[in-house]
Amino acid sequence: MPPAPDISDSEWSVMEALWESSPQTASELTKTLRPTMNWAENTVRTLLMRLVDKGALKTAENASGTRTFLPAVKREACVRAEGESFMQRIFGGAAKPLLVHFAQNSKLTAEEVKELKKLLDQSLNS
Amino acid sequence: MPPAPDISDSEWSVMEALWESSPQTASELTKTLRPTMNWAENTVRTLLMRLVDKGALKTAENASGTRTFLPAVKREACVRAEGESFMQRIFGGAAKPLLVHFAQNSKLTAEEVKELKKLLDQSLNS
DNA sequence: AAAAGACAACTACAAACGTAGTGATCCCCA
DNA sequence: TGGGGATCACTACGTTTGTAGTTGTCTTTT
Repeated sequence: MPPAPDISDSEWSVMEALWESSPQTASELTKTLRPTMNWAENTVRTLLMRLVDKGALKTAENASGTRTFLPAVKREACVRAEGESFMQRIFGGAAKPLLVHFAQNSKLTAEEVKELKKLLDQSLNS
Repeated sequence: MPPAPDISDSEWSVMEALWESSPQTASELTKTLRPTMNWAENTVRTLLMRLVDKGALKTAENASGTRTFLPAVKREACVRAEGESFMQRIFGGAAKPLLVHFAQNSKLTAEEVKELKKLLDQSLNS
């Protein structure tokens, strides 16, 4: 897996669809995305091209000889990269203030709080 | 305070400098930022203009009749907006997965973990 | 076989961004 | 009092992003 490339907003939606289910052809993707983003098929194709250029997607031929797209980078890696850069930008790279911010600005259920506390503990013994 | 406008990467550095200490003139800012970003003064001025246009900054005259810049929006509001949009983009708007991600991907000290757990508890009783 | 779609490759084009350069003023100092 | 620096207002220009349109070919369906 090459290093996670920069993925723009619109591009991210396409990636999500492919991480969710791949490979898909351009038109399948257009249909997949239609409910959320109301994009023309060419828009989807442009985004696909750009993502291939960036090395975020690979292509393959399917049985009927048409092109199909699939991720070339793992979602987790991209999430990490985006998260890293966000944390850098807004919180000067420090995790604690970030966690403080989101802990304070989110309404979590008691259940979720319990889980998170467990995770925090685990993050120490590892 | 108007709603937090969209602030780009480079612009954010300028905002940080002004949230840190304001008002400042363009040349003061250029000096303030020189160590980190090695920008020409005109670059800083352009960013300032754009931020004023966006309503993120206001201007005032100082004693010597030159212009001085200061935030028109609170840092906390901008952080919230950026955080909101990041969470939306990457975690579909859900706080828990975000917190899980950062909790797992950051090495925190025992001290920090303790603080965070306390915060989490407090976030329930409020 | 002609029309209708799918697919692909190019091209388009405006707004936002990053990063300045130019030219006009004005004020201070030697 | 003339030149140099500080300020300003404009302009510039390549890249990235969002969002398509155009054209040409291939295939599938009446």
